[in-house]
Amino acid sequence: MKKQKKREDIIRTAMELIAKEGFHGAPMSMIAEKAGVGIGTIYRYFENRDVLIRTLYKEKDERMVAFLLENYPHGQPVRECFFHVCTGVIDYCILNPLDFKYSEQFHNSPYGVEYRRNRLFASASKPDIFTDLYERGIAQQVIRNQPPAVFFNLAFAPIIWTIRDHLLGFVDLDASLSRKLVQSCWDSVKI
Amino acid sequence: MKKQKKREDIIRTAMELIAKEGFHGAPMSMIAEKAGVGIGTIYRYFENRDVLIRTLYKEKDERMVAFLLENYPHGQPVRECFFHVCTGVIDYCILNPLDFKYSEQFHNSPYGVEYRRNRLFASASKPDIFTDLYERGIAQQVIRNQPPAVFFNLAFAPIIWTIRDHLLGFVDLDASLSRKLVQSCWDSVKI
DNA sequence: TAAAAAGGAATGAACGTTCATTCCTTTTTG
DNA sequence: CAAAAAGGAATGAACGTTCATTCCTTTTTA
Repeated sequence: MKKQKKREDIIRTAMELIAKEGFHGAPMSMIAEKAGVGIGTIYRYFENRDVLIRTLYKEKDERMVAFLLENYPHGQPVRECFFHVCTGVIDYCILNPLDFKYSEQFHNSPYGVEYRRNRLFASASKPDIFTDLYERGIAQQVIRNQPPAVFFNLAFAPIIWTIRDHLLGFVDLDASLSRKLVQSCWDSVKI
Repeated sequence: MKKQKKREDIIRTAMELIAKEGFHGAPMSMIAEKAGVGIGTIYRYFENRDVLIRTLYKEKDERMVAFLLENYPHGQPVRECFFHVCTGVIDYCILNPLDFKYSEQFHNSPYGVEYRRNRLFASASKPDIFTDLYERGIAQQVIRNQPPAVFFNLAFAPIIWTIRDHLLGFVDLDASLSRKLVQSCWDSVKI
């Protein structure tokens, strides 16, 4: 019990610090201090800094996927699923800004390149809702025939950038704008 | 003459190193070594590392804007200008991968946030081809009425992400795919 | 030859990681 | 049951590195 508590403290603090200050604004010493543990303690739970950073991402990913699977419209047309996933991503990120900001830090670093490479080239192994969307869309000829990476970029890049701008206070991404934005993304991938 | 030569050497080497290895893979000592100058020499041309990094970005930006203004279809419909700018960005980045990669490093760092904030709050002062595109599109009712940031994100985020994937070897962004991609982006912003 | 430019060793701050030690809980002993 | 021993989690000072920047010497220029 106590053991899990310390691990949680470290995870939460590291997440928050890296989300707010970036990888280089979150040295191990500061994570330890803010989490109220000794520096050495972090190394009892995580082999090294890399492992901590990857663990943080994995746990965030699991939380988001779980959120997206709530009320997932299984069996419905690709279009419904696309809207569910896109608005789900927006809602999750706005509800969990630290998760989003951490994600940005992660993807805009060598970790992100490695992650994308693994996803694209070792994709056959792990089926996920994003790939499923693409494959069904292509099979049913409701989305344009473009490489998967291009589909993902058209579908999600504007959304991710707009969430970023929302969290920076540059745009007010409310429910109304969210709908319009997802509609625009759909218009760019649909036949 | 000689003086400009050394400055150019430093600029080019720093650009290349940071583009390839990131900010943290490009210490001043390595820039100096690869540029064939002493460490101290860099500080004769640039007050400090920050100034060097910002100068690199500014010079890249000027080169790209100059490229986009070549054969710019002044007086043509918004749609033509949109296509010119979008394909121009793709062409420039693929022709100058180091400029693109450097740009990515810059934007995905605290420099990028500062840059975007300045653009948003001091936007009225500097007219540019991107803003012009948005304002004419809205005025003529050929693009959807959304905040400028959302327009830019829909128009450019998928393009930037796809250029990134192309340079990483994940996608082959040839002339054909480029056309399709820009068309998709246009479909997401047009009325 | 005086002034300007170039050079790179030296500096000190910051970092991730290690490890000898402390501290607390659990188990064993008498 | 009380006391002693063992076990192992937690700690943070210390280490070795890396880096931006400074400072003083050497070289080039005019």
